[in-house]
Amino acid sequence: MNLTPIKLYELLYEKFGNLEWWPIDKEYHRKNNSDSRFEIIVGAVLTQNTAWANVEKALSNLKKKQFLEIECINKIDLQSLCELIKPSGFFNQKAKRLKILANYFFEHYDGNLNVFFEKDLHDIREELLNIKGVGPETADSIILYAGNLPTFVVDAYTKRLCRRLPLDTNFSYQDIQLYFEKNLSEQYNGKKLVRVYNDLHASIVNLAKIYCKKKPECAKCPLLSYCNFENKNL
DNA sequence: GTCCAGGGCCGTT
DNA sequence: AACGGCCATGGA
Repeated sequence: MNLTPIKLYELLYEKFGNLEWWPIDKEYHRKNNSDSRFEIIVGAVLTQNTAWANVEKALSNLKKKQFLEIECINKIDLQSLCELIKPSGFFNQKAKRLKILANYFFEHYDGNLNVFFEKDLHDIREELLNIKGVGPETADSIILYAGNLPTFVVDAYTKRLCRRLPLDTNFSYQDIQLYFEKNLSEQYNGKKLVRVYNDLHASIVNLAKIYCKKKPECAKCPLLSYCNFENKNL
């Protein structure tokens, strides 16, 4: 029994519902203000290969000192920033990456992210990928969660599911992203499509954390009847 | 003590 | 193009 991204979305939606995922105050972000967008960007960098619980500590440190703004990150010295984001790990490189980002938006957009996200989606992605420290997943997370624009985020969990579930895709970032976007955009569009990308990515993370772990717990998995992981013995 | 988490860069092949 | 080493903390 084969699966498609549309079917996967429907199954996981049934299980997890509306997640509206990014862990930030929803009302705050719904206003699409530049500060809430930047908070998401900072989180996207800090969570690179890092558990979210550790990221929260770092974000909380920044927030306490009211340093969670473009201008502040741009001005703060590297050592102090390292100290504040220490709990998120890889703090030396992440501090540099945050300063590069803050400086970029400060110089090119006068610190106003609303202007940045009004550009063409492909231009936005190109620009982000040209910033050192921003790879494909970080760029797409920023576009989807900070920009509320339709881009499907592929992460380690998504790749794992694509290996285990009968989905018709290769395992490279590009292939998976194109496959999901092509299929899902046949069914949904506009703001609904953004919601679907958001919820599906969130649902995949949920599923992978609870059931489809490295050492999977298939017995209670909601996708068990669709999965051929055990037969494939991957 | 060991494993691993919502990656990306850089150098080598 | 693809792969391996590296970066670092905190919770399970």
